[in-house]
Amino acid sequence: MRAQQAVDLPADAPGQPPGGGDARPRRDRAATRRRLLEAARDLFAEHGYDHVTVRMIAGAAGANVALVNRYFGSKAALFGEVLASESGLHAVFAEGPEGLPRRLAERLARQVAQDRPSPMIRSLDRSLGNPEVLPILRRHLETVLVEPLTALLEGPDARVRATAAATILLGAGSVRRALGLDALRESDPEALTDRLTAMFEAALAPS
Amino acid sequence: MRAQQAVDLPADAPGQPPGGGDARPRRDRAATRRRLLEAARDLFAEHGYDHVTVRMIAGAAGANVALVNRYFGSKAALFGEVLASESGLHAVFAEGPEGLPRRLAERLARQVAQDRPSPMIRSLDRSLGNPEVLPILRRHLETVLVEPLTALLEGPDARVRATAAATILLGAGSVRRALGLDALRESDPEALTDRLTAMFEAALAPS
DNA sequence: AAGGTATGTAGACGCTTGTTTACTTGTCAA
DNA sequence: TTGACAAGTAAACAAGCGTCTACATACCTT
Repeated sequence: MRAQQAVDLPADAPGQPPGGGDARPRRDRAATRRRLLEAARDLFAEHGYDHVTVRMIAGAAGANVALVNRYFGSKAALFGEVLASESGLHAVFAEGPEGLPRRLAERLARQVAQDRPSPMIRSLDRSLGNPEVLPILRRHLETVLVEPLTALLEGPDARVRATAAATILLGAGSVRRALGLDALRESDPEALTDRLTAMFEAALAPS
Repeated sequence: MRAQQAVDLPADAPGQPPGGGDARPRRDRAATRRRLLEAARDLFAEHGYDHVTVRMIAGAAGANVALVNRYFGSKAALFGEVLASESGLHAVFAEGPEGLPRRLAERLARQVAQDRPSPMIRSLDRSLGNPEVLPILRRHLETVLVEPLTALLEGPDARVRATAAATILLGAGSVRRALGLDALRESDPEALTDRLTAMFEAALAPS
């Protein structure tokens, strides 16, 4: 077993001489791997799969380019691992179907207010075009969004309703990217939450 | 080797003399330009900006790669011209605000049923990631979707409501791409239209 | 202290991209 | 018929990509 480093590194400069009396090993596979994963998570969320290069990831992590492939096999595999590390909407679903539309709306409205959509959504709406990552993305989306939501709804058309709700969630990502969120902030957060709640209710309602 | 040029041009506009066996000019700037534009429109809609190469466009149009830049200046400019050639939702908006949610829903449901979203939507949800085309895309979306819709709605929060509706439209594109539309076809077209109508009504309702 | 090995590095490989250049060839007016 | 000019072509350019290989170095065990 390897001693776990409890230190959460900030983005440190690679060639930096030891600043203080830090005796931490300068070579740490686990830490480097983690830095790469976190850098990839942030960059994919910001720019999408296609427009993030492995050199960008390595640079942000203060690591060598070759380590991306050494530790993750390939850029696509790294993307898959990033997705797998996302918790998704688990917390929202855990509370059951009661009040679900409002909880979804609140979550989305909060993200709008902060201009901080979930990494999953951000990665997604900027990575849709790539046929290489599409299966990874699809599987992830099914697992963390559609299937839990479908299970929560019950009934024959549960999947249709879940997909309709997914349309709003994914659409918000596209809107954020393509139009910006300024328009949505014209109304106050409460009014926006109410509107989104109504939209989710319409999407999730039994037919 | 020469003259392997694929000349599968259908009988097109330039006035063809009826009588003589005289062949139509094998060099036709306007026709070539149009073929390039149409090929680009279809390919961008199918694969998104990033994953369409100028060589794919030229190949599909039966033209030389260099002509893309000769006739349009650049790939990005060609993309802009493709967007500009789209009519968008003009017809839906022309009929006024009455019954607008249902008309939008019907249009969307029809596209779902046929698996043929509008070229604008298809291009859009697959081209979001590229910072080079984002301004072009944003401007187009504002012009053909948000602004007409906002004008139709009137009122202080018109823009918020228009953006909420855009969320559904754009989200449908993402869903189609990421999840496929099979789930949405579990319910019959009428039920789907009803559900979408309710969603658009919720999005467009005054606060 | 020494050496084996895991960790990190530098650089190049092969390929693809958008774009440009130099050239050939068809068309049409004179 | 002829020659100028437009239309189309082939090839190369520079840059960027993901990936891989050979090498250097820090660390841990002995």
